[in-house]
Amino acid sequence: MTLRATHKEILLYGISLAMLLLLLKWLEARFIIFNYRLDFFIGSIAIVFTVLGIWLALKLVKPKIETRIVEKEVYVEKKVYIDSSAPKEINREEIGNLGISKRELEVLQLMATGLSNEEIAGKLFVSLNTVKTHSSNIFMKLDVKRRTQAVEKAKRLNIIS
Amino acid sequence: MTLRATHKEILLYGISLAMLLLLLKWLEARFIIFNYRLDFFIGSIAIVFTVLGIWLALKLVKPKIETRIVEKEVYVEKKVYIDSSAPKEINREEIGNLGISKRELEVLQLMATGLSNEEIAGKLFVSLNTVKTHSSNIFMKLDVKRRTQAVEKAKRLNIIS
DNA sequence: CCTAAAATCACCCGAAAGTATGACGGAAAA
DNA sequence: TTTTCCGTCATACTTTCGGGTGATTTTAGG
Repeated sequence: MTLRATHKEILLYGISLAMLLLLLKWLEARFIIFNYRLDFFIGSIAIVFTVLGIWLALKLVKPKIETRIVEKEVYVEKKVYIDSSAPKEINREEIGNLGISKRELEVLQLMATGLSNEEIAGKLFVSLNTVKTHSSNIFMKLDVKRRTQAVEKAKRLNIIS
Repeated sequence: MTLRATHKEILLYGISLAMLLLLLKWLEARFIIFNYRLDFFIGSIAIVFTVLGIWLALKLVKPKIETRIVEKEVYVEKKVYIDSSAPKEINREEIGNLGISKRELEVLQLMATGLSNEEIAGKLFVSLNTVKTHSSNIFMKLDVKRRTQAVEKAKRLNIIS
């Protein structure tokens, strides 16, 4: 809650105050109220200044804003250019259908980079025989006979990048 | 802007007012201030009640809830398919740079489809040994060791489709 | 806890791939 | 005309790949 001391408001308050004091002086000079209605007079002063204070506060206090942000969704067309020769998303469904496991997919991926079984074995920290087993299973599941075919088909089916 | 008349606040204000009036009575009974400092006394009352008014206002003003509608951009992907059935052009310059001959390119192309050397030989009506020679030359020129690498690199360099 | 799938490894054997080298004819360039 | 490159083929050899079979260990799920 911040107070914003607007020049206009402060000036207005000062003038009101001054005028009230002036009125007071005049009344004092007249000796009208002081004699028998001092309580009432003081009370009036209190009420007037209370109201003045309230007014001042409401004027000066920056509205306490509880911003409730309602997100309104504005649909903006975003054109996505798809180049089928460019990377498509990997077809996880197809992988599932073919029953290719994580490890087999790794082997297949490395195979696609042109690595030999031995190099793949080195990269995956397993024996050459293990890689052979994996690749054999891959060939079975992809229904191909050679690694080159496997890679070609895998890329065609988007199961590797 | 609504005023929320909390019981507690109103009670507090009433009590303050009552106590002030009581103080006033007491002072009146004492005849201390009224004789020579009436202006000052009235001024104090004014200030006190102004402050009281301000406090009251701040307490009572219900925070203004401002519902701000923020437009949130939601991008709706509009897929624009690029005709890539005629994909990237084959990089003939690169083929020239690498010194790959027509025949070698044919072999490379067939190799990329996953054919074995024997199958390639059958397709091109040449002997297996010829295909081997070609592929060996291809590997040299592409600076690779295996057919899978050759295919990978060839596709990367756009020298085959 | 138990079971099924996944991952690991091993051995054998044949097939395919790749290396090295050489040869020969034809076409194009120097 | 000679040289060079291309395409063809061959032999011999090594390496890698892939199939078949079997086994053990991990991992994850019911």
